[in-house]
Amino acid sequence: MKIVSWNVNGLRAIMKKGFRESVEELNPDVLFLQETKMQEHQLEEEILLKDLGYTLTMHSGERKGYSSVAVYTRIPVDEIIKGSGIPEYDVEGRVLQVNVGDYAIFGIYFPNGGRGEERLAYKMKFYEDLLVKFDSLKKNGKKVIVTGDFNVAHEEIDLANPESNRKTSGFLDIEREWFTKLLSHGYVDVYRRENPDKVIYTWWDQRFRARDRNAGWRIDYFVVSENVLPEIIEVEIYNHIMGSDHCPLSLTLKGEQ
DNA sequence: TATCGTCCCCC
DNA sequence: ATAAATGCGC
DNA sequence: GGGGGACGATATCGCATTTAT
Repeated sequence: MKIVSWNVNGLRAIMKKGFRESVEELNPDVLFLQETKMQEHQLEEEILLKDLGYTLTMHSGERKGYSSVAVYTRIPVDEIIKGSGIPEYDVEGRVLQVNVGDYAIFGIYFPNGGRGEERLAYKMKFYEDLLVKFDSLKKNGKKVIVTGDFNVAHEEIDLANPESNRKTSGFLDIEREWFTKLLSHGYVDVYRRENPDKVIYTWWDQRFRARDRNAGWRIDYFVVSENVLPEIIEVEIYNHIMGSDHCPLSLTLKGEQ
């Protein structure tokens, strides 16, 4: 089973920038998208990728053109849950959960904390509440996989300019400390585990042509509970795939499902 | 992200 | 119908 | 008076929406 996560920064926009071909290259069984910036009623046939064998499930925010997540599946799944169950978060369309066998697989667009104290508080509360949710599933014996746009670079190695971003949301101590806490609860940042010293990013600020100079951040992850580790075949970051200000990343597991 | 201006220290 | 202005991203 | 570092504000691009022309 190959799982891919990608913040597409507007699904309708990336549709005109080779999205279909990128999906064919990535060849995912489960494809989580963040920041689709669209609602169900705006769907068109070409977005569905029906002929590639996919079923599309969306969870949109109330506000048009804002946030929103989606998942394409082409394997049988037991259940797809839209939202976290916490209305305060679900009105913004940030969480999808796919249950397959023992797996609980989350595709999440964690909030951005850069527009004022209120949004930072919302982000931190979101972090804490979702960790509680992951823990309760793990406690019940589930294999928990969390992927998506975490909106935090964990360590200095995870962004090009750590010094000048110490006071920028995305590299604040409190945000980084939450990620450390997540790992301390028995979860693993799979890419960093396999590539301890690799300098690689998943997001580049489009305002300053940052991708040209590779002045980026690693803010998209696969974080899994420790009982998933024996099932992992490989984890990849597709730096060359264009169309969004983020690039996609994948996790391949043993077995058909 | 990169470039200003402001502030302040120290010569 | 097209253009300008707004909100958001981190 | 002026060099120079630390620090904060800000203009930048692109997507999608709403409002004006």
